[in-house]
Amino acid sequence: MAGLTAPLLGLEKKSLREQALSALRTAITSGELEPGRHLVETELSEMLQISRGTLREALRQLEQEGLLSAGPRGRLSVRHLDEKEIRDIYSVRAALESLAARTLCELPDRQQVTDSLHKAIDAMDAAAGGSLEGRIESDLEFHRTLCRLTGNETLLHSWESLEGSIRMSIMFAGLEKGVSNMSVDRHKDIVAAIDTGDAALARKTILEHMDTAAANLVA
Amino acid sequence: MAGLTAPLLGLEKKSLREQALSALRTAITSGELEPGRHLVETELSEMLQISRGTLREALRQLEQEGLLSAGPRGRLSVRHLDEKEIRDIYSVRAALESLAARTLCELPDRQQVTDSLHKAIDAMDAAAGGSLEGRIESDLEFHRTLCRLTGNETLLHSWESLEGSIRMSIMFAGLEKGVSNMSVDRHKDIVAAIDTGDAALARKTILEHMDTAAANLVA
DNA sequence: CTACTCCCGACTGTAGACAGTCGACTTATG
DNA sequence: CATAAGTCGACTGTCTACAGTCGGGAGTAG
Repeated sequence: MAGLTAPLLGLEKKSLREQALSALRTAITSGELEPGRHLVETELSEMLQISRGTLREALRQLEQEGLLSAGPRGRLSVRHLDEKEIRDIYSVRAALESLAARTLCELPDRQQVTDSLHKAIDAMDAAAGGSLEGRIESDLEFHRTLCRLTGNETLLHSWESLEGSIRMSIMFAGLEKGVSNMSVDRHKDIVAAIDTGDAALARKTILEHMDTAAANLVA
Repeated sequence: MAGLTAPLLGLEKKSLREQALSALRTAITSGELEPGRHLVETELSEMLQISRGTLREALRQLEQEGLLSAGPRGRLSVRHLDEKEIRDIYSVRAALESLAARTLCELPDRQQVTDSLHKAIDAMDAAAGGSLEGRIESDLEFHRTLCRLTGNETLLHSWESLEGSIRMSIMFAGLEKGVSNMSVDRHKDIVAAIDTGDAALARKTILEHMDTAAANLVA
């Protein structure tokens, strides 16, 4: 039954909380729930067909991810980003990813690392002709992989906490501006820098990449 | 009534969720809830005298802060840190705070910044002879101030998300080891570096500070 | 004595209901 | 007519109750 085990390994049993979390995150970062919009718990729980208690747990997490901002009396609304905040988000992102790049440079065996990164770039290549959403996804996947490969769970977690804000930044700036940051070549430069093992170079490459990206978004 | 307004500005109206959050965070970072300990919702809600729903919202946030880890079927337990994780946490912390230092160096008017930092150092001085807890608090307050002064809310938020893990690291290593990192002089060096406006120097000073701190903790 | 099965207790996932509070609209009053 | 008081509706904060699921111990067959 070797061939049968694969589809039998765990049925999709995500809790309603997690499902609600994904659904809301997508709705916000896609702009379906526009920035500034007031979120009413009773309304949302009815739309999602879940109880308020379950919903509130999900909202709490989105709040901490920076996708929602709390007003008086616990009123939640979709966060609105201005240009300074986008630059700030990208500063932090740059700091995290430059740490990732530096860390990867110091790894003894970088072969697997660059292999994985090249695969991620291939995925970007494949998505290059496709939808804007697909290109964004493959781009973010590349950068998430960068963090994951370090083996530093805290780093990965911090980056993922920022991911929602990054997506909002792209949406806020407009998807067209966002994808202009996703040139495959620029990402190859990053991998090449890591491949040399030169931590300072890798850091510099990432910082420049992020600087350009932020500049493009707020332009 | 000028003298009377101060105590009348807003009655302490923290929600039960926030109170529970503080109480649990303190209990965990103080070691009252030892690492690995299983947290049972019904038990905790009875101890804190709040409903499970309210408690769950607080637990969810602690989970995201990295103070709790989730087992199978949503069982939560107090996270246990090994030495690698402590180093990882301090790597991320170093990346964030070096960004803070760099940012502060680029500020046009650094006078207020260094003033605030000197005040924070004075507080450390005052606490130097006191309890271990007091010294830790004033140390963390210094570093939090460093992030706050940048005006980068995302940076501050990311740092605060890490704060719980930092406190756990100190507790895990033992408070005595922790306070050995809190020499007032070493912090004066940081402020001095920022004062020069030399971003590279400030960054280097912070990175070394964190490197030493992490090394002390896992020693 | 071993292994397998069944049942019970414990705990989390989820739902629904009640209570308190604030804003907006209405009404009374000078 | 303008201002202040009163009233209504909406929404969040909180609690209690119910359902589902897993782990472990008792019981039984081989």
